Amino acid sequence: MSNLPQQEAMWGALSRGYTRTRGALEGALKSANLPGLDVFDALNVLVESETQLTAKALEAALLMPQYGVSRLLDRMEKEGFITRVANPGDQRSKLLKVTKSGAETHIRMKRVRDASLIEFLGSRARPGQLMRMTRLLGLLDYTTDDAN
Amino acid sequence: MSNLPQQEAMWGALSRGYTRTRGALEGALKSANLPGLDVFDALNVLVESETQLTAKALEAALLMPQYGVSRLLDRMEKEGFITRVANPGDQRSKLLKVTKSGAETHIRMKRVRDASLIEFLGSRARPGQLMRMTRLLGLLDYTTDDAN
DNA sequence: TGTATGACCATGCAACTGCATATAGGCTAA
DNA sequence: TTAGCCTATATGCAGTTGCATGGTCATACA
Repeated sequence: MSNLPQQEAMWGALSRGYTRTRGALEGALKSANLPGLDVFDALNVLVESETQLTAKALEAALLMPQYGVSRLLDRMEKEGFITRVANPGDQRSKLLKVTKSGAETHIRMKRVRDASLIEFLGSRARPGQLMRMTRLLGLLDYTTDDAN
Repeated sequence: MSNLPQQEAMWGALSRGYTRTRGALEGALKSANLPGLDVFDALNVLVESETQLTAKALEAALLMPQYGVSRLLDRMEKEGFITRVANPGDQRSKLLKVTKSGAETHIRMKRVRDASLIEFLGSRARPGQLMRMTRLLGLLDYTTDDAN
């Protein structure tokens, strides 16, 4: 007994739910002439972190491939949102520093994204449902430890 | 009272859950030297449909932008998976026909994807949890009818 | 301490995506 | 019928992504 039908249905719902939600947020940012969600997520992680992070740390936090992070940071640096400064503890990596402009952009993006989230999710799910979804989706986020 | 914290948590969990699951499926297909999930999804819709579909219909089914579908079909046609034949009822569009090779590829892809789905989801969620997730995620899939 | 091995990051190239726009057929009303 | 408008699809261009690989520093250990 394999549950495949239920698994297929779940994957379909997950995919559609993700696409719809992401579309709403991206659309809101675009309409406001702001950078995309990837930039927001990176800024958000960097701003919220206590310590100075490296690209490697972002990789884990954003669930993004190494080259993806590298180039996202390239763009963000070019836009003046971050700088990469020497890492005293390890010369292979750089520490990521959010600039003043980056911090300001983060604030503006957060306002737009939050409003969009509230509108989209608020009109579709009640608080209890959100909590249950969060808990259930958390099940998917554990890697059955594949040495990698 | 805005529930923003719960909404943010939910969006984070959704995003991570989607990325992880998608990664598992894409990885499995790639390892098997098969086309990507986008090709599979398109083939799956076409094969499963009773009637001959147009690109426009795929657009809705796959939640993909118009130009995305157009180019996905270009690639699939070039690979010999589909053909676009004249639509008697409307000369603006073509009807999409899955070739023999396309149907065979679909079968092989389905085997790999299904195995991957069973392994990934089976080890993370029990049937009841899958059902609850599916139902809850369905809440996100309704467009509050924005004329579009 | 020299060398093998691995970790962290950058990048050339080909493929793919988003955006804006173009093309062509269909539909409606005067 | 025909002008005006809508629908279905394609595409040029710039920007982004994936893959494979290369460069640099860190670390273990013989």
